[in-house]
Amino acid sequence: MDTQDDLQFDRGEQMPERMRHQFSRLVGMTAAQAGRVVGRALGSVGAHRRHFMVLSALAEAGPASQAQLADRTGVFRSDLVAVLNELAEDGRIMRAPDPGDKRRNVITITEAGTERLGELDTLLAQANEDMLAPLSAAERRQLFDLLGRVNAHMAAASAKP
Amino acid sequence: MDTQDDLQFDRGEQMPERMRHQFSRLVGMTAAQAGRVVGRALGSVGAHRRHFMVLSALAEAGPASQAQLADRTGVFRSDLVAVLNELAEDGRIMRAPDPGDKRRNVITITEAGTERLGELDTLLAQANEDMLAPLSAAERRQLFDLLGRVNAHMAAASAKP
DNA sequence: CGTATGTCAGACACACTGAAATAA
DNA sequence: CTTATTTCAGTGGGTCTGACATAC
Repeated sequence: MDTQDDLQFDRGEQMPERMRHQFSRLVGMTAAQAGRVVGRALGSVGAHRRHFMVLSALAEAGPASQAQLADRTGVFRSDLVAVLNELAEDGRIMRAPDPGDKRRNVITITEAGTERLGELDTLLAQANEDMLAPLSAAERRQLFDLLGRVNAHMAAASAKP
Repeated sequence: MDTQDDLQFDRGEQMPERMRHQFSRLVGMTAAQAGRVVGRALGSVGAHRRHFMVLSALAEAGPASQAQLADRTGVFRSDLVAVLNELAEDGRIMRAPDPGDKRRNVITITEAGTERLGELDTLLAQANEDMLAPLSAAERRQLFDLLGRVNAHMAAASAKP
């Protein structure tokens, strides 16, 4: 029953020294685990990351076309279609043709959608609390700051090679 | 020219407020970009993350069976096969039947393999330097420490639910 | 005309599962 | 008979590309 025991977990002592110094490995493992945590949290109510992204983008920046939504959330135009279908099916958003530009749809969040967003919000707040439990408030700020700076630096670097 | 511009990059201002507070999102974006950086670096010499993992595991812990290698690297047994095929084809490892247990193969790193590992090592050192450029040495240690603690905490949490 | 939008169909790399064959 | 090892074949979720019809 050796069970190839769940990859992407810290295999502690037996992991090669060199790998432990690789930033991409550390941040990759952390991201993988964090992703599972929030995936489970959202999955427990039948939701998905992308639902949260779209709903929060709509709630914060108001109605938008699908192309705008794609830009704001980082979800591909092509993949947005399915997400909006699901959200519309459950009445969380409205998809109506734009009278001013007949190519576009105007996506609007509904009351059910705002309610759902609140639900996901508390769910994710709990998940964040769970994941960051071992860190103090100051350390969490530190972590966000450091990650944010590295992230911004890489984004800038890959924007102009 | 809208160009659906490369996902998983910081879209700075237009990203919903709520998302910016999600740890999984931040660490996920960072991991994605870091992954691309090292992917490109290794790809530039026709290598792959897994090659580095296997070679470093062999160099540091000595010859091993494929099952042992899988445990040490986190690469699945099933996927290891292809990786070892590639490495063997280029003469970086030797795959020989274990005389003491005829189910097993004994994987050994060759001189060409050690040489290759050195090459990848410097490549990755450069990549790490590039990615972490905006951080001081103390900040890099901080970041590794914080990520390591969060990581260990999540690994422990998902080990005993 | 060239360009933007919504949509669909699929490629692709990746973690991961299942099962077969062999040997312990 | 049960378990471990190597191997292959395939699933599934996720990112991403390409193309198409329609409208600007």
